[in-house]
Amino acid sequence: MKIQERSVAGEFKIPIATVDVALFTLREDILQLLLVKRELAPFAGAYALPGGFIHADEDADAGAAARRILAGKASLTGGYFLEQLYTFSGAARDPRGWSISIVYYAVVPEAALPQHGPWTLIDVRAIPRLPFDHNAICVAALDRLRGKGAYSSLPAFLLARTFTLGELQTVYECVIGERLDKKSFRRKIDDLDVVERVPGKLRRGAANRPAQLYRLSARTLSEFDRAI
Amino acid sequence: MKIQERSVAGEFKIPIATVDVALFTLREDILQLLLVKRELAPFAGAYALPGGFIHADEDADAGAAARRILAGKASLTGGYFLEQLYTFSGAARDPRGWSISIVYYAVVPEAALPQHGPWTLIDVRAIPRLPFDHNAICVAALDRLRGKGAYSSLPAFLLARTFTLGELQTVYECVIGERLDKKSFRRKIDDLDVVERVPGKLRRGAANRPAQLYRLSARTLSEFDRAI
DNA sequence: CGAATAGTGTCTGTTAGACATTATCGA
DNA sequence: TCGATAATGTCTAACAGACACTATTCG
Repeated sequence: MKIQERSVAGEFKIPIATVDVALFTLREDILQLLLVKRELAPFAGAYALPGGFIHADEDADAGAAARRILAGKASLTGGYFLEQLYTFSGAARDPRGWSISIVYYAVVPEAALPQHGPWTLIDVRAIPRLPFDHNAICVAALDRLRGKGAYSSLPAFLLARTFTLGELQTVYECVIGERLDKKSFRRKIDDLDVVERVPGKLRRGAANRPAQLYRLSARTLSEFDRAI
Repeated sequence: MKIQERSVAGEFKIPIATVDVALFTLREDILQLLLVKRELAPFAGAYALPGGFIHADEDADAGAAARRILAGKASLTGGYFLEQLYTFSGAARDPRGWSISIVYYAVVPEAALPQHGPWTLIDVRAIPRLPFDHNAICVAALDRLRGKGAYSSLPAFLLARTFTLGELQTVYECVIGERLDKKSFRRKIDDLDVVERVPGKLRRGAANRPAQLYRLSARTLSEFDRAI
């Protein structure tokens, strides 16, 4: 693939501009990262973070490009949590030349992903060697996920639309990687005001007391870029 | 200024890639933002955040471009705190077309800036209307500064190399905008382990008990991109 | 009933805020 | 001595962790 060059006022070479996404989900209580098989050079055939060029004629901004890329490469539609992580740049990170990657991270319930496709989910504790600087990106994304998991509503976006407080505690534990005390957890969730009871709805069927169902509060949903 | 266009594999238009910097300092206990007078179109003659194109042939990455821009537009040399804030992008933010601005924010002591030049310092509580989306950038930068001020060592970078705990408390108060209790503040600073005594050094001269001088700990300095 | 999870009560050590007290200088 | 700021002591109310206890279901 030959790269033609553009100049502004004939002076400067302009970098390549791409968007990459680190998408996290939860499968069997293990945090997973989405990788897709690259179709084009460089690194064709290798698994990497989903990414692509910004399309100036169709993307409103970089976040829209990220959603377009996830729709195309992981068939992800509907609303979901997506937030900008960091912008990686430099001459060394892409063999095609000086490049910019505006990196987003997404947090979705497993049910939001179709069953099959040219992608794979891998355990975040065993991320293989990836092309470009994608390993550094994954480290940064996991740091952010774990950091925000400790004090925000982020882990709740791994769950379906309604959930019990027990399930909510489990996803928090999976994200931050340690066990939590039940009473303390419920106190904190109550203080943060991120969830609300679904009146009259209970999770029944298990051999135990039925559990109250909750959903994210309107305030939490509006805080993030996620449709209901 | 005419913009020529580049394509990758002849397919896509590539956005303009720039770097902008929100530089904060403290003058007379008031937080200040640096603005520079634009020399070129668009908005020539207006005050705006210092910024410029990435020079793929001389900048190692976007952070290096930010430092080059600050050296050129504000004569800022030596080490100082600089961190990436956010990347703003889209078709609407720059009249020249679809653009990316990788935005950094800097925190420097007033003494690091030369006395005069084609720039100005303005009170962050009275930021005028700025070109591009620079007002939105300023809001985001102030949010970050105040947010990190509450729990990190960031405000300490507004001070000279050595300082008293009283001076340190004052800059924290200026950044987060509220008075702090002396004992609680010292307890927190002690816990965070961000400063260390300069042995034997005291600030004398005032009509009161001399104050122990402190400096940022080696750990704090290495945490950030600041030379000594 | 027993197993399992939901949900709440309560104790206790830690901590943050408020404020008082002592220390040490210059004038 | 007074005025100012440094530096530290102490009391208390709020809070977080630990853990026990009750509630409710299925089989």
